[in-house]
Amino acid sequence: MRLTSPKREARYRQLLQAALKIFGRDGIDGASVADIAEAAGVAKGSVYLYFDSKEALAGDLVRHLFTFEDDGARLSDELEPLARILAFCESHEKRILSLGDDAPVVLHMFGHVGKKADDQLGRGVRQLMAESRFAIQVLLRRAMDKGQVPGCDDCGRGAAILLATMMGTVHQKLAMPDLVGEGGLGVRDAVSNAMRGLGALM
Amino acid sequence: MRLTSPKREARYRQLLQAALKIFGRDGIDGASVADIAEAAGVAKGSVYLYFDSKEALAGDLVRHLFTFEDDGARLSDELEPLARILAFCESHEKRILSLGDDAPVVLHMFGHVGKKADDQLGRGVRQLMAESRFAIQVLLRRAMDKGQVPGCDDCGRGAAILLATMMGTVHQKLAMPDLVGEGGLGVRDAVSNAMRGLGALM
DNA sequence: GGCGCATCTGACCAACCGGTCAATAGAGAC
DNA sequence: GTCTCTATTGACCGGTTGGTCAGATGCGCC
Repeated sequence: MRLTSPKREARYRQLLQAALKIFGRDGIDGASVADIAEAAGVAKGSVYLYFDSKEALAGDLVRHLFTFEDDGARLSDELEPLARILAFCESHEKRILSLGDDAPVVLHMFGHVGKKADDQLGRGVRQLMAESRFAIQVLLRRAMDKGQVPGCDDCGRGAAILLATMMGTVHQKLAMPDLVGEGGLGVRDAVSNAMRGLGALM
Repeated sequence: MRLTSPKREARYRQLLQAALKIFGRDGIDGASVADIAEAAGVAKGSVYLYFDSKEALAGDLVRHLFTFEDDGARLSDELEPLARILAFCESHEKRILSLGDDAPVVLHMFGHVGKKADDQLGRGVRQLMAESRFAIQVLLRRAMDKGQVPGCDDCGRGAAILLATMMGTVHQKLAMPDLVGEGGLGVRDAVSNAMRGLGALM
């Protein structure tokens, strides 16, 4: 059938969006498949035509949320390495915050990282974090080779610091938006601050 | 009855410890009261003699885990303000990591911080974070008055950065212990790095 | 022993869960 | 219209949950 593929994809995205809302509201364990189906406007049984299980749905969602599909620019050579790290962090922040009221789902997902080691969702999140750290590490090394980070001789550790700063800041904005002032604490501020600490000449 | 009070307290702590283990393993929504009771060596019904509900149990646990009862030294004047901030962060890290295999419960709890606004557990976590930020802010201001942080003119923002760094680093250590090298990325390293960024003369 | 009382128990309950599947609806071909 | 095949449904299932409560248990006291 010709209509099948586009139709299926539309339903698939429809379900992902509904899952985003319900997972964000109730958590992943707390959410019920029935609620997700209702939010998507389909019957509960239909969910299982697109996903093997609730956990698989969550896994697909995390991949969908954190795939940096539009970040080609990040890897281009238009920007200096350090500026690219900042752009990467800002892009991450923007994508998360653009979820608006559904953003807390991210907290639930990261909260899952730590459960049973063979947990599908946890493995997915952990892999994404590892990839992010590696991307930052590569950029940091290039910056180091250019002499832009004189105080930093361990790019792995530096990348870990920057990633932790980025994650912590986004987490803070999601969980406690009223903790910081009006404009709020931007990820760019926090990460570039950490870069200054690394010895960057910015 | 004279025995009541100490006995009750012992049971109470016994249940908190069991909850820590089970919540850490299964998450808060995922954990069952029966499992917690079994881990504590009591019948399920007994849990409700000490806590109104599972959520209340989680709330008490979060208060128990994050109450800085032994941090009196932090507020003494034996250390310089900036050193005290570092001591505070290290104390937090130590307390969390000392939970060992049960530590992931912390992630689950932070993951809860986005649920319904009137969620008891979420409010508790948020309040604790706000208190921590305030404590750091006060110390930062003192350091600023002493001229130790010349580049920092907004203590609230500075405290938010330091807190986010601390939280992000602890989170990273809990969720992805293999992401950083052998010794790992310490909270002291990350926070003092952020302080250097703030302009501290350390 | 026996009384009084706080503590504890575990069978029980209604509600809900993730997941299944026989039945139904609907779209395109002719 | 009608035949075919796929997409969709929602009643249904076994299992589990948080929470209750009537009764058992144990301890201090007389």
